[in-house]
Amino acid sequence: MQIVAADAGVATGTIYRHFPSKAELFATVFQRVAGQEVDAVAAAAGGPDSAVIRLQRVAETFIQRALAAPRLAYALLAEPVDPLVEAERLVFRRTYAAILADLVDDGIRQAAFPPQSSDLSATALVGLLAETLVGPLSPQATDPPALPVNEFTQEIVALCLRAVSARSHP
Amino acid sequence: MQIVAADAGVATGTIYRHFPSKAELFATVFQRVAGQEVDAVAAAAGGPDSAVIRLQRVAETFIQRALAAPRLAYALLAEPVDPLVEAERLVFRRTYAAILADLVDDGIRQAAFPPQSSDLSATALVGLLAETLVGPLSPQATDPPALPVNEFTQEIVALCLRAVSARSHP
DNA sequence: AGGTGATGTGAATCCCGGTTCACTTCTTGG
DNA sequence: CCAAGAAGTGAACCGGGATTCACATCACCT
Repeated sequence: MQIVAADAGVATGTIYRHFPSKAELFATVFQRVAGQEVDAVAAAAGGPDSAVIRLQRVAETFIQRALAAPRLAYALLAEPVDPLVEAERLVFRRTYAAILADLVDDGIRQAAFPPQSSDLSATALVGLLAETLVGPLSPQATDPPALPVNEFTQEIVALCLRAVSARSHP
Repeated sequence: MQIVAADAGVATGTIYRHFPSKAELFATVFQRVAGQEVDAVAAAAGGPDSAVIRLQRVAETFIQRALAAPRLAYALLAEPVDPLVEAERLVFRRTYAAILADLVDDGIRQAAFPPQSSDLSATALVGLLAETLVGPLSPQATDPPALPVNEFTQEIVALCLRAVSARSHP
């Protein structure tokens, strides 16, 4: 809190005129920032295109934004935070999942995707995206990325699409 | 630490004869328990069967074990922990990913799966499994599961298989 | 101008639980 | 049987950082 106050150019106590506790301050900040991300992804999910195209666009948006602001993305996705913020993070992930669930439902309706539990699939996509990104985003990221950014992105997009699409008879 | 000591039937100080700090004690416990889980999954990943069958078995094992011991699974996968334990958790997930990467590689070799970055796919599978399970595992899990356990399991298995398999021409 | 409430200040407080340590008790090898 | 070290004890300590609060300042009204 000392540091936050100094950065803001105010005294420590001043923060407590606006936020009841550290946890709530942090949760509010998280909420705002996460909101912007959600907006960006929601925008990518819209439009008149097929569900496949839109899902592709959502994944690309998610990945590109994460890679463009790795520190922020890491904070939103994986950094250890106190419980109140963790709760906010859960909401954040559920919101993504809700957007994707609608998308998957559209795809099922259009017969682009086979019947499936859209909620579960959407949750799976969120996990898939988050987990594949946590590695590269991790601040002390030791190893240089194994794949160039473009291939990396396309590979993840392919995973997303396949996960919700019909499997060719092996 | 007080509580741990009491539970163990020893004095607080005694713990410090065996572990240098709370964090290291917890990390060690995490390691042991996670090791058992990894062993179970590794066993499921082995055998002479096709990659598809083995992947199916791995996913089922993971899901069933998690649902059978939800509190434990939640602790291993998602519960907020201090950084040292979080590091252990990372290792744990990477170990799963390594097992799955081998499996995916086998599948590619057998032409059961299309060419893909096995590491990335394996990481994606870990994320997919973890995220879909966190909901139902969450200790304050409000809502009763939308799906009966069996369908739930099969749906997730299907997601896993599709994610790494060839997509039928839409 | 003078009063009133809102807002700002930052040093001091307070709390909490991980850690310590002087002392006791057990174990073991000679 | 007796050192001498290992292991156990638990009340007290301690550090760090979130939070408080008595006071100063500001903004806005009549």
